[in-house]
Amino acid sequence: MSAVPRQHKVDSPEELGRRIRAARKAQGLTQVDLAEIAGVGPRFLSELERGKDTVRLGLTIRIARLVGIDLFAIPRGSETRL
Amino acid sequence: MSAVPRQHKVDSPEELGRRIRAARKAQGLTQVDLAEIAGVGPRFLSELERGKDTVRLGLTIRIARLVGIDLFAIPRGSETRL
DNA sequence: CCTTAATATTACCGATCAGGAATATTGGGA
DNA sequence: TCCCAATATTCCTGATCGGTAATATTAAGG
Repeated sequence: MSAVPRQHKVDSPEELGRRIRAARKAQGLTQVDLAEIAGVGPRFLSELERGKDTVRLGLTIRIARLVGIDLFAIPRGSETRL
Repeated sequence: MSAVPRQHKVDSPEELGRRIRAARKAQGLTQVDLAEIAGVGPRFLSELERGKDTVRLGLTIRIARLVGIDLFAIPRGSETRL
């Protein structure tokens, strides 16, 4: 048994939005639920999940964490070689 | 010889800002240089690197990529077990 | 020290965010 | 199909973004 890490490169707001939506649903949360928990408006969540590229970074990171997504910065070229 | 992957968890704009600044310098670029290349104002770069949490997501991702930083979304709990 | 490039700060401004609330639209189930 | 919850869209508004340009501050060498 081996679990491959689900690492998704995020190179656009769209991509991140998709991930966040999937994660939220996996938690069984509705946009309105999550909005209340996170203290943001439902409109913001809707836009975030659809990949609006001008959403605020801080809010985005908070939402991501809330739905169980951690973000990682990986310098390109730092190949994993153990 | 073994290269450990430089994976930096990013859970705040400050953290990401620090990474971006380090990466920019590693490229030998000045804020003004990078600003021109990226087509943004120097002010934005300054604020981004200092962790302003309301910077725009799209611009942030673009800048990160330009300095050689890829962002990854990893669902918490997806332990890497091969 | 002293100088000078690099970075930060401020002011001004047009553009746009994000909240709230109401309404439309969509999409899955039964 | 029908229906109802979920999501999207629109309007209004105060707050704030980010560009530009000018000025201050910082940092590293020489």
